[in-house]
Amino acid sequence: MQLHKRDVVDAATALLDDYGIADLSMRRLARELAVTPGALYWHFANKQQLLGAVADRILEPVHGERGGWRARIVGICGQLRDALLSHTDAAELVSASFAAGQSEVMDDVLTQLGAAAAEAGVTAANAELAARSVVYYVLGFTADEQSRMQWDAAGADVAATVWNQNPSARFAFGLNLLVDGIAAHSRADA
Amino acid sequence: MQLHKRDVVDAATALLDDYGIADLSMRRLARELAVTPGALYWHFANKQQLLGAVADRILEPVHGERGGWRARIVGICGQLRDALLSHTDAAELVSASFAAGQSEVMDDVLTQLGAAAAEAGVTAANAELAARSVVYYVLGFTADEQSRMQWDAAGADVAATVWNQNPSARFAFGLNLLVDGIAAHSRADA
DNA sequence: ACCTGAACACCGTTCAAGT
DNA sequence: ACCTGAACACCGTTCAAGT
Repeated sequence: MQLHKRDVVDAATALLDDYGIADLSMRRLARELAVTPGALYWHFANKQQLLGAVADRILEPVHGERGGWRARIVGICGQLRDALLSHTDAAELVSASFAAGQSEVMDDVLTQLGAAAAEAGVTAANAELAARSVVYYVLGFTADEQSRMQWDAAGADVAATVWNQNPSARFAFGLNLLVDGIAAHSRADA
Repeated sequence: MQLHKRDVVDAATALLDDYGIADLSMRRLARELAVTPGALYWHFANKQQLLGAVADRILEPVHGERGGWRARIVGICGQLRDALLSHTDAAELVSASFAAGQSEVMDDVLTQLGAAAAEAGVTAANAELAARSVVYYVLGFTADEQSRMQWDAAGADVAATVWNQNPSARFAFGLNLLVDGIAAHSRADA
């Protein structure tokens, strides 16, 4: 039967979850789908575009949140982190897709964070910057967290003491640094 | 004549500057040095370790700064950004080496940022986190900035308006968000 | 100690040709 | 429209064997 984009992205996500990003190759994916590598290039222009589609699949559960600007920022960042932690190497994959401009969902996230920053009182020109800073933090923190998880899932409990205690609290602390910074740069605080 | 680690790292850096990270392969590097690929594996355990050495070569100009905690954070981050902007794809390369734990200089940077945060009044447990947040920001921002520079050096002046004006000021704004956040989380402000 | 030769097990991408 | 076959131009890594 015919190969659809959705099937390709689903198989790619399964490959990611089971073997990690290093084994997510076009050839391996084609083998899994029982097609020739060239077949994938009928549906996707290149690997980067396919990975972008996988990124957006992973980020499907990320939606906006209601409430004040603080709650909206903290909420969407929490959803983002949760989605990333649900798939092997997802933080790395989404970081790459975001940098390459291949993730529509990340663009949405950026827009929402920017709106929240604007509501906090940051000028329009700086609101996008504030939003980007938050995204850099979430992706950096989560990629770090995830690589450590995989490291000591592989049996190495070296100096894990500091990192293993309350990763969510640690995540919140760094995020609050930015939120407080945004609040400091504004007049109307909610 | 004999191949030394320094020669290998120098050649790798030249390759990076001239052709970018995508063309920095073990085989290409060996060809440039007029040796067999296997020769490189006498000097370096693997590619990751070699890239870590290149990262630390790029970061050589990054040293500490004197002054209050704010000046020390802003200073070292500025040096970091300057070093990264001096070599093609350096932000991407250093990010990867940092994530892989292969850059000693980045560990030093982390230590110095942590000390500055502690001096700002952040608790010892949170100081390292604050330091990491700053590093995530600098690497994220600069990787973004650098990829855009290369994009529109290649002739695409699409919506460059917002990004091209005062990248240094934009960098400072986001960094200040974090610095202000750190100040908000402390008692003694310098 | 340091390097070569040669192999192993892969990659992403293209494109004429088939159905 | 959708896919195969086959090629092109590569990868990182290992390791016996040479000097």
